Amino acid sequence: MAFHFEVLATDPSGARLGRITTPHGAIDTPAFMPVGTAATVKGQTQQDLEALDAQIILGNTYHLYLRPGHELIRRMGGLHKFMSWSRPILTDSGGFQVFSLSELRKVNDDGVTFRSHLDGSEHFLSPEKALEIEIALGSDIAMVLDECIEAPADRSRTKAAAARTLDWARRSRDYFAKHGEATKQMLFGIVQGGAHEALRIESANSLVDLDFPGYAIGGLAVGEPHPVTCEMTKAVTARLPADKPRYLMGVGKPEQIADYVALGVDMMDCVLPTRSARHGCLYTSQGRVLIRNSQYATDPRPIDENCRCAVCQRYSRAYLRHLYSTGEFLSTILNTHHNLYFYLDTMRKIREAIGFGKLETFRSDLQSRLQRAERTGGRVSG
RNA sequence: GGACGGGUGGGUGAGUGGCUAAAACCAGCAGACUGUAAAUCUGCCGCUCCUUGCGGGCUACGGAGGUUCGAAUCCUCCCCCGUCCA
Repeated sequence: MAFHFEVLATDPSGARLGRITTPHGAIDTPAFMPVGTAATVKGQTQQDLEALDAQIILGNTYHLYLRPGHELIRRMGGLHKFMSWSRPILTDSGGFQVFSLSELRKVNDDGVTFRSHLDGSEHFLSPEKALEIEIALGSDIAMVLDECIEAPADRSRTKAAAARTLDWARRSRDYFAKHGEATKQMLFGIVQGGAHEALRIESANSLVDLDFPGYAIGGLAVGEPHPVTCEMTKAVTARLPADKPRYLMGVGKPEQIADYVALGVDMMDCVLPTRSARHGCLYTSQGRVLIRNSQYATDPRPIDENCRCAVCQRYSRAYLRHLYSTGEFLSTILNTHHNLYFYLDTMRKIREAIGFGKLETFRSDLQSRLQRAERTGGRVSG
């Protein structure tokens, strides 16, 4: 069987140590998945990602459909071959663009009409169309199209979006059953329901009835407070089947990751390590380093003295600040490498902690260190 | 020696009588970023005081005077810079 998910260990906190097997290799969970929207994790080569030991990366249906086009990628042998990445890929459906391109789209029960952010041309994405694209791309994990809404949103709006998302999930499942290949791709359903617990529970229960091989929790970390994100996640994971992977979409900050893991989340992705890197924000075991700050101009130390990444083995804060200040390409490359290492390494440590049944200890250590750093000025000082 | 043109806040450079502590951009300083419309966005950026307010005081458009209720803007002289003519 091409796809397989097994839970190898559980932690008293509720965290799970697991492994997803795919035709392109295994993914150890809990996993952090670097975001590679346009068939590239910005600033990193595929060799870099392999060196970082990224086991899976994301691609985006909407972006790849617009450019270079999914048919072109199909002709080029699929997304893996096209981008020369032989490990697993998860494609997001365009559901998040329903949220982020709010001024450029219209949603109705059929699907979403977008005006391209590139040239203004109009495009229609339905659950079926999104899957047609994802099948052409050949990702290992495909996401259903969902309606991701803003926070806060009132109950009726949230209920409507969750209902539509559920309807789209059913259509997606049916389309995939007819046109997809379960030996090549896993299709994940997405729970919505905003910050309304009852709607979350209803959404989760109904989605489970559709029997997907994996479940995602969407529409969180879109502006609501972190404790709310956790409450909603907890309400949902409690109702998802234990033998299926759970993917919390779009999270999170370093200090939040272990919280989600403790709530039974197996997969997450986030643009923070890559985007923040480009913006000069570096994550460390001692808090954030805003590398453009003048205090680092003559700082000979690595970003993080406890970090074993290639950047920290070789370059000083002073040099990295210089690269950032002068707008050099290398700044993006090195900063991204470090941040991804930090996220992926944090996940490795989390997996290790779960294996020992010590996630709570790890989590409180990490959080107290990071929170102390934020209190003392939000960044590493010495 | 003469004829033009020009000297504005760290830089470039708008501004020809009040709406100008002075556009814009750059540099500088700080912050934000959560399924990527993001190598982006936001704030500060003369000094100073406080009850931090679309607050008060001071200083400021080469220099010194002058005209005016009011001057970066008009006048006089001087000093610099550029171009051209002797």
